[in-house]
Amino acid sequence: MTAIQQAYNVYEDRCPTRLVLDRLADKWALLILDRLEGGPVRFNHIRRDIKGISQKVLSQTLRKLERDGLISRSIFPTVPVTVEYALMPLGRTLTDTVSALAHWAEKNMDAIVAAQRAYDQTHAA
Amino acid sequence: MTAIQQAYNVYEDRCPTRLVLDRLADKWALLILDRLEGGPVRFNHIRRDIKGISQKVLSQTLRKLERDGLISRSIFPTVPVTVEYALMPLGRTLTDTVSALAHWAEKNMDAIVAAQRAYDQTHAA
DNA sequence: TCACCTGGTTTCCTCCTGGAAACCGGGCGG
DNA sequence: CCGCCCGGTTTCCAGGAGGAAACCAGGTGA
Repeated sequence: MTAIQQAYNVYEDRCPTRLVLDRLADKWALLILDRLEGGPVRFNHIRRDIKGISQKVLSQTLRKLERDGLISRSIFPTVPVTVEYALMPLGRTLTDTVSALAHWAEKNMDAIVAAQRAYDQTHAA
Repeated sequence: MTAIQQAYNVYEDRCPTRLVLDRLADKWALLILDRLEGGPVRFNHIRRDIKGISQKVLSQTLRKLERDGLISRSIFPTVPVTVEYALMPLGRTLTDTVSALAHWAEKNMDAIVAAQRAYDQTHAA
């Protein structure tokens, strides 16, 4: 029995923890959270940095994260208008784990690719 | 600049780390990895435990994880046949982080739900 | 007046995910 | 011979995610 099951059962359908986990299991959200770790960033800056994300998806994901209380959205009446996104305290408690996950991916990338190659060879048609 | 960017740039398109992150950003994969932490488990056992997962998706996800070298698949010629899935060493290095993520979700679930409610009220139509 | 900046929203359309349910094969048990 | 167990695969299908691109608003400068 894992630590999680002691209190709730994540494996249960409709468990609220699952909903949270669903939201976290989103590559764009993870990348954005990681990107915000260094301080507030503006919309188009994120968009330029995270290659391949569309305007729509960035906007949607940011709003989800804001709704969850993980990030804040601040509007400055500069010209042109500036909108800054920043980690909220709640979000900051999460980035350690997110970073760890990204870190793990970076560190074990080679092993995974090697495993995939080995698998593909032995399971070839 | 975050730790990740020092070596690779996860934000770059086609970065291999992104592919790994994509795979990890999958609620079913995370749940399965968490479920396997306690030791080897059989196919139908996982299926029964993780409520709501379909046979197809479970099968697909397990094969992906196996291909990535994260879990192993062992067949025992019992009657009826027994198939056990277990964490590989590589997968075990990951479960700490996955558990942390699941833990975080459990711990901060209430805060998130509260944030959502507050957001929905202030942004109501 | 027109163009252009930011920071979006909306529309359209396509592809992929994932659910439901049927089917399968080996190996017994009755 | 039929049925049932496990551990899948296959088929069909509906819904949603997400990309591309157009549109929009407020404000400024030429």
